[in-house]
Amino acid sequence: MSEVVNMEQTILESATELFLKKGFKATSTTEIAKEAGCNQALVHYYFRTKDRLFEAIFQQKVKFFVGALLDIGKEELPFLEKLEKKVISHFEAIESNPRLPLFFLNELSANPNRIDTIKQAVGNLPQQAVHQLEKELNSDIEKGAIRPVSVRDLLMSIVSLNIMAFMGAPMFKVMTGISEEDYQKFLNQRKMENVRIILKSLEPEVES
Amino acid sequence: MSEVVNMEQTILESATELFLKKGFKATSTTEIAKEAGCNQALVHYYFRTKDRLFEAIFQQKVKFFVGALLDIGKEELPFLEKLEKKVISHFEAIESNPRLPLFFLNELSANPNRIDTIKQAVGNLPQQAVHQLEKELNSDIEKGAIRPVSVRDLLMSIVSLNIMAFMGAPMFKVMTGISEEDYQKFLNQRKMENVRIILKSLEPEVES
DNA sequence: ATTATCTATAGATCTATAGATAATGC
DNA sequence: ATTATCTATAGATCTATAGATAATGC
Repeated sequence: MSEVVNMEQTILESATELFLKKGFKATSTTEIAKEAGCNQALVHYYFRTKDRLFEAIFQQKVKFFVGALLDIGKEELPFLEKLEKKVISHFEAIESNPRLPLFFLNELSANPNRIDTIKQAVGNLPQQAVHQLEKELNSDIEKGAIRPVSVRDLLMSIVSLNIMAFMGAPMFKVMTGISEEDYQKFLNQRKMENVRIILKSLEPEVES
Repeated sequence: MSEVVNMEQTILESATELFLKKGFKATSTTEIAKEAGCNQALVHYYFRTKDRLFEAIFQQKVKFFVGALLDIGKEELPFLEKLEKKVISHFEAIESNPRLPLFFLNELSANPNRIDTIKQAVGNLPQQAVHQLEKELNSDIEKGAIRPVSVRDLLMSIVSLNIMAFMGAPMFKVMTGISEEDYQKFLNQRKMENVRIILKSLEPEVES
């Protein structure tokens, strides 16, 4: 009856959960072992050092996350429709991994040389994707369909709105006194609100 | 010649710097003492425990930050102009303390019961300010001057755009490959871009 | 035989405190 | 006398490894 478990895998999962919740420094290998249901030495048997274990997880999560963001629908759609889809899929990627953004920002801030890990993990995939987006954006700007805006500003806006909807929850709850239940309702409509904000921000300026 | 320094104050400042940079867990009292130029025991002489020291700093920073955000210009201005000023002053408050948002989010995530510390520090000041904003917002909505939007969405948008401009820097640099120098230029114009996005997001829907 | 798991422990922190000494205020 | 500062140290982690034992694969 009892599941035959792969302990190496179990340790990896426990570590992932704990690192995401408490960060690298605040998580001990003893704790990871306890969570996984094995001895602390076994964590080192499989992963040698706490740092290697962390790096493995960090890199995997970076790949996953960047992949999700750059997964551009290949469909041939008008730019604004494609953009709407992108905002939505970005939002949903974070929704299913709400701890990831804080995890990245935090570990990067605590240990800036992990940037190299990231760069190595993602290569120049992001730059390419940004470039592609830029082309389409500029094309629509020339047509006068949308106001002049840099691809950087546009990306920053999308990422900001989507990420903070999840990452900012604790702060936001304190500031507005909103309940957990109401916050869930808020999130349910926030995705389309973000789409609306982004699209409206691109409308050409009204003549004054 | 040599400055007569208040060691208690120096310790507090060193601790603030280190806690902001590395977080609670990753900062040791030994490190704080070294940075302050005194013995490790002295840190405990003045603040008893590491946790009390942290709490003192955390609470002070919360008060400062919330104060800066709620410092509503008392001037009697049209709503949209007031809003523009608010976005700008919020942006600048973060600009002069770019590490604070990540610090808050992070410590709240690592130790959720610090929410009580915050609640105690700020009282119901935020709720009041939100309520005031809501009244003015709804008034303009009724006039048809701006599209229907909840005060929660509006606040979330402002906070998201402003905070992420600073907090998201490392992530953003990796994704776009932008240099530190170019990122500074980007930030210089981002403040007004955020104002633009917020104001445009409030424009009434165009007839379709 | 090889691989997985455990026990035990060395060595490095780290926090907090006790108790000694130095500096300061009356 | 009181307050500020230091030295020394106890006790609690925590990481990593050595070496023993148990489980598995041929």
